[in-house]
Amino acid sequence: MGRGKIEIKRIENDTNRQVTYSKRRGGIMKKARELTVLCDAEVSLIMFSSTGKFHEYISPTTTTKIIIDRYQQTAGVNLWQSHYEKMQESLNKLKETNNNLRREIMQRMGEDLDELNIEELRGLEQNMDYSLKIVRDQKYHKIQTQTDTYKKKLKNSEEAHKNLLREFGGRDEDPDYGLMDHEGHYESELRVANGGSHSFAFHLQPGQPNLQEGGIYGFHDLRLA
Amino acid sequence: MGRGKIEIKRIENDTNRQVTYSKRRGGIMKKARELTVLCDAEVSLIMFSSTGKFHEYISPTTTTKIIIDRYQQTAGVNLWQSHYEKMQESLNKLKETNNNLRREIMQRMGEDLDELNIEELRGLEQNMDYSLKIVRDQKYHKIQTQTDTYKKKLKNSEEAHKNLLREFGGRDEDPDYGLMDHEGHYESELRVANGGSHSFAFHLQPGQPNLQEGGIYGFHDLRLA
DNA sequence: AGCTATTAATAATG
DNA sequence: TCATTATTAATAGCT
Repeated sequence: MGRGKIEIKRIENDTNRQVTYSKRRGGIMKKARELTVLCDAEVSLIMFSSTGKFHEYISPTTTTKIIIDRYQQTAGVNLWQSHYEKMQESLNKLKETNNNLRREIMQRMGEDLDELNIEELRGLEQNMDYSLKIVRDQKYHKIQTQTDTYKKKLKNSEEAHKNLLREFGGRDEDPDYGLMDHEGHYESELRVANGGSHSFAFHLQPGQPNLQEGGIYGFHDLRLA
Repeated sequence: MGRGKIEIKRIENDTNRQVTYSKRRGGIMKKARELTVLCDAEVSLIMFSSTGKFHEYISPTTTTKIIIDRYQQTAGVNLWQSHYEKMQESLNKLKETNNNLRREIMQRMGEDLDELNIEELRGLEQNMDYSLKIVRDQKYHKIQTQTDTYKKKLKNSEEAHKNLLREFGGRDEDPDYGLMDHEGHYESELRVANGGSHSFAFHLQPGQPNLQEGGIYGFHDLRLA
């Protein structure tokens, strides 16, 4: 379709090659456009010239991303699998660790014990027994510390009060005021503080996993080998 | 270029459209091939017909992945950024959950209790106390079950032995043989079974995270905005 | 970039 | 679906 027939092989003359690229690029783009319209097709055409110049055609009804996604689906390949493999692997490892941690907590809460044999049950019991002692000690220690702090504060307050009274020159004198036992106050305060129905720290309801385990990834095209 | 000129608009007749798609697909593929050879270009052509049929041409000097990567570089887009972001988000969520679970276990093992206030400590203590009872009960229950099974087996074995002796016609008669108390055997067996230094179930060493937390991803080309 | 002789693609048809 | 062919469309070589 020119002044003469040409052989389909690389055009060695640089200028000629560039010119032909330009002309034929236009032609193939027109063809792509026509295919899109005439046949209701979706076409992605990406071209790089020998000098690295980039041109593309994409059917106006779609996007390159959509075409590529669809291409991967249909052709059964995953172009960026390698990019994601490590991540996917980490994700799976994390999920597994997660499940293990979850199971351990469950067992430490007295759930799912059926899968443990006697030896494991015994180990768990001993561990929990030991840990409970630590927690109990820690609680008492904290209570003690808080009580001490409270007493100290109280003492300071009493001092301040006494000084105040002294400054006011002995009016309304009552030698015992400020020396009564305030322990009772502390006890009742503590009781209020603990009276709530709060569970502690991080909440994990047996049988109510608070993490969605699957279906987080809506990726249809992240098939791993 | 046919028996008559046609208007470039959607061909409504299904069959005609399919036929034209087929012919023109061949034509544009030939053009792509020729462009590749004549002009030393790199071409990626992906087509989906209106019925969803897929066809592609890719210059033999390259691959679709390479073209797409190059396309992204040149066009300055990142087609799978959103996928990457979603995955990263999931990863972070999992990590956080993981840390929470880890912390809870630590606390249930008597570590990191400083960050708990009295109320939480008290909740933890109560929870552990209650759970410990369950574990203990379960242990006893399992031991009981195993003991029963063992006894039953023993009984059967004794029966078999007695029958055997009876068959041999009273030689070496000993009316008490096979009726001695075998409980002792069980006890010693249990002691051996529990004597190991195994921890139970899933192992979690305080201060020794068994998961690599960062630096796993060597992606240089997953640029995020 | 244009032009146009010539080849190539293809629409209609069998 | 396949082959034929009249006709249009693309383009190679030239300016």
